[in-house]
Amino acid sequence: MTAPAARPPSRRRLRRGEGGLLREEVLDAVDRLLTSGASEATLSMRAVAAEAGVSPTAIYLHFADKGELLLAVCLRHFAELETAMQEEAAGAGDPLAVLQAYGRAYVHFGLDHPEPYRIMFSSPPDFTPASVDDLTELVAFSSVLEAVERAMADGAVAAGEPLAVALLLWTTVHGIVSLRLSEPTFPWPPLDDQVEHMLEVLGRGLR
Amino acid sequence: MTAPAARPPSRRRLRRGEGGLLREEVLDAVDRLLTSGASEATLSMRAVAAEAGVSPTAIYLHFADKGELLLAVCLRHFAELETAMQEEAAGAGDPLAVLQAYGRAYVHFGLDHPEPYRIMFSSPPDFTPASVDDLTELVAFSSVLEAVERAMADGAVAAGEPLAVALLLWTTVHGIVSLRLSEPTFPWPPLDDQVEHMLEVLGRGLR
DNA sequence: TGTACATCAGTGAACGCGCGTTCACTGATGTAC
DNA sequence: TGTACATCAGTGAACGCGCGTTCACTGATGTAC
Repeated sequence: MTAPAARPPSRRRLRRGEGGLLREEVLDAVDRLLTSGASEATLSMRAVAAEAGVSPTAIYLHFADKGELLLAVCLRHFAELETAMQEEAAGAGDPLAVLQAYGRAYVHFGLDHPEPYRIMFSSPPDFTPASVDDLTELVAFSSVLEAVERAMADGAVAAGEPLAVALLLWTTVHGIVSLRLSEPTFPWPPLDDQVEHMLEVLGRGLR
Repeated sequence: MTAPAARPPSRRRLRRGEGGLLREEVLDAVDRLLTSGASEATLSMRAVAAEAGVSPTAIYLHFADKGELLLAVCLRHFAELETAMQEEAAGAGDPLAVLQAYGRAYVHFGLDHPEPYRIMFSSPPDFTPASVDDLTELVAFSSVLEAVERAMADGAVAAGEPLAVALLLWTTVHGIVSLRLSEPTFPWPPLDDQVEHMLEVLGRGLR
């Protein structure tokens, strides 16, 4: 539905040595399509090429196939999620406040970028399994893990298995985002109420 | 990948007046395909027809289009989820135990039926918005809501907004299922440990 | 009891489409001499 | 300073495929008379 009409390649070609820049332009084009309503299912190589002002063939100069392109899209957004979490936590004082900031940032990131979020957490794609999980995702996750450890040292969270607590936090915020994305017609309460209630209950349960 | 080789329609035709039975046979065929590894993306009308031993055209005798077929698949599995939850809660004594049983049943249902679960909670399909949400899904959800109200009357859960608590429970179990389905390579702890830890923390936080 | 006929439960071929990907190519541009 | 040339950054047409859906049809079967 959202696939733009085939558009004649309109972009000026890059100068010699600058070809690598197209890679970023292609990823930008994907972002634009996802922002304007395309989903993983309707995101075709042809649509991406048209949005980038380039022939479909040109994408293959930088990505071996569609799976590699989607992997790059994932990596990019995982990095953005990590950045958003760190920014939100920047002013936080104690480790518990850091964890709460992470949670708020995560939920807002997911709901502000629904299609990227869906791609990040869609069914296991053809990615080489080691790539997304082990490299990037764990960067964000290990921030959470460290903050949990500090909160335990602090006494704000009862001593125990930090991994279990970090997982509980991750699954909870993911649950909020994922359900809201997949059931948009459900009569959801205001987002911030829901998030604060969750933080309150988890905070009490973990103390 | 899993699409079976085109198979000559092999099934005997139903007798006059029994045509409606094909509808259930088609839904059974979908289940078989989903169980044997097909995903929403690879679930084609042709594959379903072949699995049912029927020509693709025959499906249109009972479903207006693919969206209607997928909606029927959803409704069927929402009903099964509800049944599984009630069965698990059958022996439970107090309302808190009922809620815990619901949670365990939900998580196991999702992980035992990954592809149906993905379809049930995939991006909003072309369903008429009112159908899934308002009719069926809310049946399971309102069971949870009622149990929360009883648990509050009981004192097992602190008085408050039952809807908020029910949503917290739903998002949490959904988070566990959804993340495990989308990140199968993550080093997850044993499922039951994770679920019991979650029940414990939520139980304490809600008391 | 026999028969004409409407209906039901399908079939088979074809439609147009968009997709990922490949292949042979082109023309501008920087560089070596 | 001029020029031949390798390389780089692409293009355009075509491939084969599977898809959802439609159309005209067929043959068995129950029913009315």
